[in-house]
Amino acid sequence: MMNDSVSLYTIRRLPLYLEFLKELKAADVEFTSASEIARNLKIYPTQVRKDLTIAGLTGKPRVGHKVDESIILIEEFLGWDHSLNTVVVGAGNLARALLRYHDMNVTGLSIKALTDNDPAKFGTHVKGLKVYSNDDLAKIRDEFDIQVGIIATPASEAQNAADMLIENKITTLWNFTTVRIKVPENVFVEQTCLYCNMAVVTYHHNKRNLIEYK
Amino acid sequence: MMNDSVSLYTIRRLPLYLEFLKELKAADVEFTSASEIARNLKIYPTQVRKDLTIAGLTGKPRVGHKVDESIILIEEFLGWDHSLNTVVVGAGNLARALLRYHDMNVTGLSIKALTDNDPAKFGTHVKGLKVYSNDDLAKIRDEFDIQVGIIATPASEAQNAADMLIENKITTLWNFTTVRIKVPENVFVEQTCLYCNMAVVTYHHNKRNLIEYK
DNA sequence: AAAATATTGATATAAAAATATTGAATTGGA
DNA sequence: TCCAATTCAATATTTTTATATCAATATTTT
Repeated sequence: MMNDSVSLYTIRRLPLYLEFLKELKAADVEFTSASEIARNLKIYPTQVRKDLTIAGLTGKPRVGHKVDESIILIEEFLGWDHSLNTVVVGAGNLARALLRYHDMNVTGLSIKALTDNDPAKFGTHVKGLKVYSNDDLAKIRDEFDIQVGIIATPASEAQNAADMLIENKITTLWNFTTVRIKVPENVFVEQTCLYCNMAVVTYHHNKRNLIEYK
Repeated sequence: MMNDSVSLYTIRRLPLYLEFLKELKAADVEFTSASEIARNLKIYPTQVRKDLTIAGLTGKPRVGHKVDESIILIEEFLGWDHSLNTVVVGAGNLARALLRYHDMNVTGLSIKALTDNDPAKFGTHVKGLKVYSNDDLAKIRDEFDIQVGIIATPASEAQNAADMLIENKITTLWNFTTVRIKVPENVFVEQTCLYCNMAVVTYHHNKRNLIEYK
């Protein structure tokens, strides 16, 4: 809990453990072990044990970890016991898709509003949320106490979107565009690059299937 | 090109270099250096150089790399000089968002069809693509010569979707659900876990803002 | 009650990735 | 023509991450 720097790898694995724990809870399983989690996710038990320790979980030898307690502890650790008010800049299909992840929208983040630079969209609603002008960011921020900004614009507008968010003191950003936006020291950016993942897919497929494409 | 195992990290960085190179090309810049790329992406020059070498690029001292040639070589390396025919299982908002990534749909992957298990959707069209029944997978595969399957179903149906794809000899999968699907040795799965990325966002925000939430 | 077993959690080792160093190559200018 | 600056590319080092080992402990079985 007070550890200085927790590895990103650990943080990214915790939601996977959480998912499995919730499955177990749904099946009324009371205890599980790091070994069982590891078996399920096909990773090493020691890895799981370390991660769980970092998240503050403790288990009993031969018994393992209490499922429901573990869920609560991991959620607390990740900050999923409450939601951060979030604005999405760019009201296109990606925004729509993100809103669809309704679970995400109750644990961790809570998307409160969308903004766009297309006047035709101003005032329209997407999944019950109003689309504002980018220029209204300051107003939106105050009204909804926005803490996180998601950048879901076309790549060409990503940097501009980031600048506007930062100007409005929204300094935790989640950027879905391919562009590596430039931000001051105090701003945190999580980059989710779908193209980068696609590269892994195409590279591997082509490597396995060394066919000549004309 | 013939190197046995290329790091996933390298593969995931290459699209970022590519993006920057394309920016340069658009600005009619003829040459760039690993150092310049590194500066732009805020990573280390040596890292960039190693990655470029792995992708088969060569540069001249004091001059750097030819922009247009580099673009072609990276695209070839990633297999983005041609497209893999792709089916998306699950015709919801995520599918819609993926189709929106139209660039992705011409370089690397080419989404040819969608399937769903909701009969109400059968025969409808999403962005010009027809939605089929999951049961039609064999037919779709033959008709479009499908090579890649994207899993964009609700989490509960992910394993089933994977099983169906594999049954139909589609063995390169891109799974967008939180679930870690179980597959035989010969099947490749790229996992894109949005929740895992969200965890990084919420963890970091909460760590910085150590406020008590009631 | 003792032995066997499964598990935690701490520590140690191995593997992989990131970063630093170095020398050779190329260019532009003094 | 030589010198300074820049860059590549190979190699070395450091750091980080993943995996293995082991003692302690709780539980079940004999």
